[in-house]
Amino acid sequence: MSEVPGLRERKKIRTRHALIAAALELFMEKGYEQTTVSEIATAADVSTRTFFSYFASKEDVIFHNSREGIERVLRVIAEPRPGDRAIDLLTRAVASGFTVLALDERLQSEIGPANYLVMTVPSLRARGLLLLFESQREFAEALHRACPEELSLVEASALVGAVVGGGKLAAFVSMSNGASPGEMLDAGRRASEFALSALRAAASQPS
Amino acid sequence: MSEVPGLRERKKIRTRHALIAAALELFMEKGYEQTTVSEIATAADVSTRTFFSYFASKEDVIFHNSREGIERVLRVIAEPRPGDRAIDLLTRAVASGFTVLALDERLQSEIGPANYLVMTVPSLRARGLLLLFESQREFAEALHRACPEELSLVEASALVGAVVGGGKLAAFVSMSNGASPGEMLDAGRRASEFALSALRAAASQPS
DNA sequence: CAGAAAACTACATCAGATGCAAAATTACAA
DNA sequence: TTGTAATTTTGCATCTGATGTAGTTTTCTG
Repeated sequence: MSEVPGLRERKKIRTRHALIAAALELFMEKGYEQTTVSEIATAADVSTRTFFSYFASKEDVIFHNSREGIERVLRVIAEPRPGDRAIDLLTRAVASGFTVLALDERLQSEIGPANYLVMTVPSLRARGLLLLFESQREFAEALHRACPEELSLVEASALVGAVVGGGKLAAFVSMSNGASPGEMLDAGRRASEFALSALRAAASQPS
Repeated sequence: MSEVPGLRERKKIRTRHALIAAALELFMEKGYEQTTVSEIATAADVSTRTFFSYFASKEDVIFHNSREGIERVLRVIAEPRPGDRAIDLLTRAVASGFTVLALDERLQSEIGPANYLVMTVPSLRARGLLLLFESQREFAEALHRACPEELSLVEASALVGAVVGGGKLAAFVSMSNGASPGEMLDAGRRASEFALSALRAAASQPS
């Protein structure tokens, strides 16, 4: 393990970062739609065609690191502790999810602009919603796998959807109303935890 | 009122319908991505350029009637009955929303294919999610307006997001697992109502 | 250093989308 | 009915994102 990456690998990482940095800078400076892929490539000193061998689309530059956080949450769900019920797993998953976001928040250089762009550019927002939606399906599947007797897949989806959906909308609306990134995260966390506690109570007191 | 629409207006309606019908038929026959706008226009006997004066994009053909249902739900929220609390409004909004969907379901000719396409084509799914997300923001705002003292805008968003998010994911996962359109709607409705009842209980018993 | 593998580049091409000005159609009033 | 104004349709040019391909350059390995 931990092989020293060769020159080839190092160069790839470097141009990848150069592309991301150039893209974010141009997007913030002159707007997402107003920036062409060709300009990004030129700024990163590669050909336009090479851009598309690093990113499948212009949008993908913004979401290149979204997998990480999703998989951290998936791991939490997939590794239940003895005695965990579904709602306990979800609670820890939410906590870990928001911790990831809060940490990333410090990487102002990347996540800050990316966040702003997703919030303001419709096509990026649509893409982000799709990504989050597909990851919710994974969360639900993982939750069902972890507690196959307690929850059907559809029931797990109902839980995940409610918790994520509440947090997402609250966070977004909060930021639209001028909240800082920190306040936005807080609003989202509180909304998710509120839904969580309501669902926990409902689960333990079947009507 | 009820002016007889002139020839100009009638023709516009006719070509609009022709475009929608041609598009759906082609999409179902040879796939969404495999169908070009030019083919749709030709099938509807207009020029390609004219297509874009009826629809802003190829995707829009699928979502041309999405506003209707949204506004019906908005009306329910905006017209509270005496004694209604936020959760009561939301309950009726959910009921009316699913009624709309269930009725539309009968228009097999249009909503059926459109639904199938949104479920299977990623770019359409992203667009649908964006549309639903923006409408949730409207729902939350309407709910806040209807009960300004009971709920802040962010709190209203948390409620709406949880109810819609749960229903949406449950419905989608259910359909992915091979459910019929009717079963899918049922799964969504049950999930939304479950979230609703949990939130109602949580609201009446503050921890 | 030579040959293999991988990455980069230029070029061609296609589909979606937009602006624009000319041509066709519809509406309306004399 | 006919002439004119308003509106729609159309063809054309153009731009951008995206993909396939073939040839060149760079890196790796023995």
